[in-house]
Amino acid sequence: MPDRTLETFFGFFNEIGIIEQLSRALMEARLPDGFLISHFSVLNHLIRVKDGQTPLVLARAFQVPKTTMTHTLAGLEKAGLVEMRPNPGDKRSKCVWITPHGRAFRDQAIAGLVPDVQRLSGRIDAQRLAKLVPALAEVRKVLDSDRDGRAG
Amino acid sequence: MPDRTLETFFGFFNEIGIIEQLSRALMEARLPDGFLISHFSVLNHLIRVKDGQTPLVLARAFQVPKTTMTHTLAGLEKAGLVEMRPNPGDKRSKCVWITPHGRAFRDQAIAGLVPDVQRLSGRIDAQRLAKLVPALAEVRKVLDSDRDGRAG
DNA sequence: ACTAAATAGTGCGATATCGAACCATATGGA
DNA sequence: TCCATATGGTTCGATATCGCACTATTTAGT
Repeated sequence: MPDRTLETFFGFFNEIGIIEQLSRALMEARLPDGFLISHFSVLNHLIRVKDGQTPLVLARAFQVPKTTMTHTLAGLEKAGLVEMRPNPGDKRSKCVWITPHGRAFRDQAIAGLVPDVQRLSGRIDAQRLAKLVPALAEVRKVLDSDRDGRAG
Repeated sequence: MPDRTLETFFGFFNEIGIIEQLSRALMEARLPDGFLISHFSVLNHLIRVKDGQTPLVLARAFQVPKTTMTHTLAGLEKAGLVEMRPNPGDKRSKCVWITPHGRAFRDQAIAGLVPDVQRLSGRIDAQRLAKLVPALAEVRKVLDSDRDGRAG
């Protein structure tokens, strides 16, 4: 391994970490009090992919421990944004359905971000950002499969 | 704002978020039990930049609330990795110094990551990664100054 | 010099994340 | 069928993050 490789990886992940932190703070500042990205992400996923999935499937999709997903879903359910129903095919399991209130919440959250994105798009060229995404997606895929390899 | 801009920003930050999560898990798996990236990052900063800085300066450098930094530093101090001394120029304040033990800890942490980086560098070209870093740094700077503008 | 406002750090409470242990149910092999 | 093992989900305990409020000190305005 060349000398600079370690530094390159460190520098890359460092930038990633900072951007993640700043973007999360930006988003969470727009969400109603007490709601976090974790909540929004689940709602968004239930709409963009599909709802009716089990908590475990969601936990895997977001790469979080199942206990974390239990907790996140409990918060969403308490707020009436999702509904938990028994899984007809497995009595141990449940299915997560988004409610109309949940859909509205997600749509409003996105609407609330529009001014931020507008402001930022004046200083960050969206085209340039778009060009980064495929490379980032590749890195993400490698990390993901690497994790599978390590974890079993 | 063109139609796709919102989706582009969302997609970008989504990839960032996933990579951050995966890389954090990867790193933390190599740190001794009970230590997190937050601990490592502070030690690394104290060495790479300089030590003797105040907790508040560190909190700003890492974009975390000062209470979070207090907590992180308390953990590091308890483990003997940093030392807190009074700030000679301000009786309200303190200076954070890394200890020899702290330096050793940081060096060992980096050494422990070498196998991971070696394995990953077989699947992620470091040169290509390096080319992404300047663009990411620009995004980071914009987000950072945007935050300053919003927060004062 | 005196006082009001700002600043550095901490204590506390609320919530998030996550691993270990646990219960209920499902699955696979004898 | 019966039992060992695996799986889905929750509970519990430990620690992290972070906002609010507080103390001590500093700074700025008069």
